[in-house]
Amino acid sequence: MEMISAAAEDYLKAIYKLQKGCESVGRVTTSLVAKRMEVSAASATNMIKKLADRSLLKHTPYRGVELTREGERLALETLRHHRLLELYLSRELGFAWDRVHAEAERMEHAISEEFEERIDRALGHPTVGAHGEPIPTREGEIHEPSYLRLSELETGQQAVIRRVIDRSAEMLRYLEQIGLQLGTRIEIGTRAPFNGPLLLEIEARKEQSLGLEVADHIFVEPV
Amino acid sequence: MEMISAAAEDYLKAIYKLQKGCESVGRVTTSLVAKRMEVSAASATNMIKKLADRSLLKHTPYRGVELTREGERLALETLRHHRLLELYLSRELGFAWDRVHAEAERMEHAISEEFEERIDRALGHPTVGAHGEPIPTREGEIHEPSYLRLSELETGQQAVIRRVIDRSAEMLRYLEQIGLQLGTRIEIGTRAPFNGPLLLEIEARKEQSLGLEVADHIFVEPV
DNA sequence: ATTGAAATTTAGCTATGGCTAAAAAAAAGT
DNA sequence: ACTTTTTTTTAGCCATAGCTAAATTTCAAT
Repeated sequence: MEMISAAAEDYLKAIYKLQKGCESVGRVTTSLVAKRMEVSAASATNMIKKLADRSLLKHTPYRGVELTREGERLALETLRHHRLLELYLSRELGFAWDRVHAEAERMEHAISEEFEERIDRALGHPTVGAHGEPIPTREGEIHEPSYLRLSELETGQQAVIRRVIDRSAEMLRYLEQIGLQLGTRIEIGTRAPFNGPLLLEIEARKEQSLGLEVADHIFVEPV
Repeated sequence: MEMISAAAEDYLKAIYKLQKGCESVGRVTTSLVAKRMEVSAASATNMIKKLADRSLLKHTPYRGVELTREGERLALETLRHHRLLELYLSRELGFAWDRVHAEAERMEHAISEEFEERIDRALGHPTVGAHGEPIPTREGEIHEPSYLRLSELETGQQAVIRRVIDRSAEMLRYLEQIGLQLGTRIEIGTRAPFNGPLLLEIEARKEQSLGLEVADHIFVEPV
């Protein structure tokens, strides 16, 4: 149980997300990490070497990086802190959603396991965040169901909204305003040609047209 | 509005407390700072120079240190964070009192002004912490009334308990158990000779003998 | 297969904030 | 007044985590 720095935690979290998000791409490269962390490639190499020395990831030089089980555990612990904090800040302290991320980003490194447990309890042991982000368990497990993008559905398909990926408050406000939130049931009407907007039927009541860019950020579970 | 590091904030806070606490002693020396921060004297000198460069304190080499108004403002801001956090952790999240200090010590550097405002509001804009520690205002003011130590009172004097200085949970539990808390009215009965215990009358009802060591940590307002 | 471009790593710098050991100044004892 | 002791500062080191520039490796294109 050696000490781990806030910077190292941030790298592990970033690498974890890249591993998940970019399964298609395959390897998590130094440049990807550098870009995500907003540091130079040299700095990323530097930290990657340190993390490899501590067996938190496996580094194949010039090839890429892969978290070990222990690295993943630490990444998930930080992610759990982050997501519980986001939810707590929003739900219990009334933070606006576009404020929550930056605050949690700083606080996640400062809180104890006891703090984590107490806000977890105060929130009723949530399993997902306000926009459907899965919250890792205390044991370092995470359930990431493989939802589909709303933009990938065919005409006539029905689905339930399960996750919205966006930090921009405008988009979130927009979705709320047109009646799209977690759990909302929708059916695809038509898809306009040339990557035009989708026509949705929301909760079998309202029709709504939705641009593809927005639809790309919404994940659904087909029914 | 330059950035200030967590370490610098900790030094400013420590120096502020030394200035207040050791008025009797007079100057705040490098060795006092080093002792309080649990670092070597060389490290303290080092940081003191940096703080002096930023005009957060005035350093007279070999003589001692004095906060500038700006240094004091920053110290009080950190102290406000600390005390609001302590109260929030205890009152809203159910932390035990002997857990609260360490947690606040880490978190105080990570929270934003918005977080500060929101927990301040959730707590009903408190002016003192759970044991009477004054909480600096947002504007950097602090009201530290000059209370007396319970151990300094004369027989027959009446007073109200205004502050308890102790981090040890045992002493706090003991005081609670014998019915001494903030606002409790007491009257000095007799003082046993040779620095023996005080005999107190609590709320004009109960008699209680109290060791001098404990009485030294209790501050009262005479009536 | 070779060359040119892109990605990655190495080398060597910076700043922060610790440390010890040595030098210098102040305080205390004779 | 002059030592001796204590306090403080300086000098020089370490680790973290960033940076740029240069070297190296890989990839892509001819």
